[in-house]
Amino acid sequence: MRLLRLFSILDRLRARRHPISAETLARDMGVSLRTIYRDMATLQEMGAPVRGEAGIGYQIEKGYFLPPLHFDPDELDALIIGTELAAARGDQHLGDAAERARAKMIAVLPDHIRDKHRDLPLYAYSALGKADEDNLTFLTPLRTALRQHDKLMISYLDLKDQPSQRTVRPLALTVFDRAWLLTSWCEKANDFRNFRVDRIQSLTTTGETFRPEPGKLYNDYVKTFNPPEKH
Amino acid sequence: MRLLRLFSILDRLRARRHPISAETLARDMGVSLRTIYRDMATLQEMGAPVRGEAGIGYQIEKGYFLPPLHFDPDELDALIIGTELAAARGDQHLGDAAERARAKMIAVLPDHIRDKHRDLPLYAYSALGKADEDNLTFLTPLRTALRQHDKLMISYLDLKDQPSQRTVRPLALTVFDRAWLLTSWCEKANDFRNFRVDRIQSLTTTGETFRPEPGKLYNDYVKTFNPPEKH
DNA sequence: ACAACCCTGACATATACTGTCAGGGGTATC
DNA sequence: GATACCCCTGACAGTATATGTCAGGGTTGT
Repeated sequence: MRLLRLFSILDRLRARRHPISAETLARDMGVSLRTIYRDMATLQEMGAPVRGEAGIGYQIEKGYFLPPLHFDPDELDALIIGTELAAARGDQHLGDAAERARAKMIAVLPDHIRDKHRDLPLYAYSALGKADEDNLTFLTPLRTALRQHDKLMISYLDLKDQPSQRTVRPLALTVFDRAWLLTSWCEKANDFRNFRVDRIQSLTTTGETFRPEPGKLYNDYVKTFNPPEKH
Repeated sequence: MRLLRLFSILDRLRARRHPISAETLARDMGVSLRTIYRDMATLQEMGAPVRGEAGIGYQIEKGYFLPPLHFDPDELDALIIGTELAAARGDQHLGDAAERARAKMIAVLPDHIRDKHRDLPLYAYSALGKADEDNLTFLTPLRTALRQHDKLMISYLDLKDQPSQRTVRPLALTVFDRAWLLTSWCEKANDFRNFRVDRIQSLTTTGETFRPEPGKLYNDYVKTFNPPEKH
């Protein structure tokens, strides 16, 4: 739907403070360059304050068309640190998304608050599980599968370097201090199993989706602990 | 152009207090009844709070302001993980703020997106620097001081257990894998200094605030690295 | 029961959108 | 003043989308 793409473009432009090239937008939206130019023309016809400059890219006047949303200083700190941490502990994909999300939230702040808190000096860095970017190769596919309730086939190398093949229902992803963990219902074991994301060797969707079944939910997994944890 | 008609419909609904029938809209817009129904469905998909009631007509919640803040699935993942991480790595105060912030953002989502993503199974846990809650005692006062540019007096125990007293200008807080670090301009050393938050023994505000000075900014600190880092 | 609505599906037609190809021209940097 | 990046436009064919028409079903309020 074109309409959604137009809004999406506006979101992108709002999110970044720096100009974006039409080519980047085209790639991200999965359409041709020509289409982006047409979209921009349409947005301008609609009165959106977007401008394109040769050699630079597209930009939008900030504050356009957004409902104000108020965050107090503590909440802002939490959001900044949170998105920093997500970027530090996630893969490139999640990091980019975190940046966009943060920019969006900053953009909806009332002007006086935004100006005061635009560049909060709060940062996060992580070396754990980040040294080798490749060990998070499957993070994005796993997030997707989690959303869609896709059954997955994975080949896994456990901590004793024993390989195995399993069909699993992904139930949750948790980031611990040293690794991302996939909690799942393993059809081979007919029980809950955790897998370190960085030790998954390959991953394919079976094409099947599953429906959450009582007894095989993340909540059921959590209940197996005593005392029960926070989630 | 359909897009303009959709906006036009929203304008009509906003303008009137009383409900408008689809037939009226169809006549005014010069399209068929069926098209209006399809348009309304599209508007609702986009998250516009328009509702149609049999025997009445269409109405819109007043004060509505299109489009609402929209997060794509990746951005939502990043926000959830981010707030989880902030809660996992911060103190109680920051964790609570993270939770509130997340709730606020979820609240502004269009219904159909919110329902789908209300309980994303993405979690974060940390044992690092959390075992002893007390070692983050000064995180919240430091965040406050950072915002307000307060000069601080701290007594510090360095990694060799050497105690010292310093007057510092807090410049940034960074969460690393094993600790929170306060980057500051130390007036004693007349240079930049980093302090582990968990090794600060006491902290008092001097009552003075400072104005950011060229050469004593976080950006200047970052420049002392080669190559310069991300921030 | 009735009138006045909202809402949905099916299907053929018209319209708008899209990618591709082929240009023109501006801006920043060295 | 070359070069690398950009924005921008026209034309055209193929495809996706939107639309009107027809034919229903269902809810609300009187």
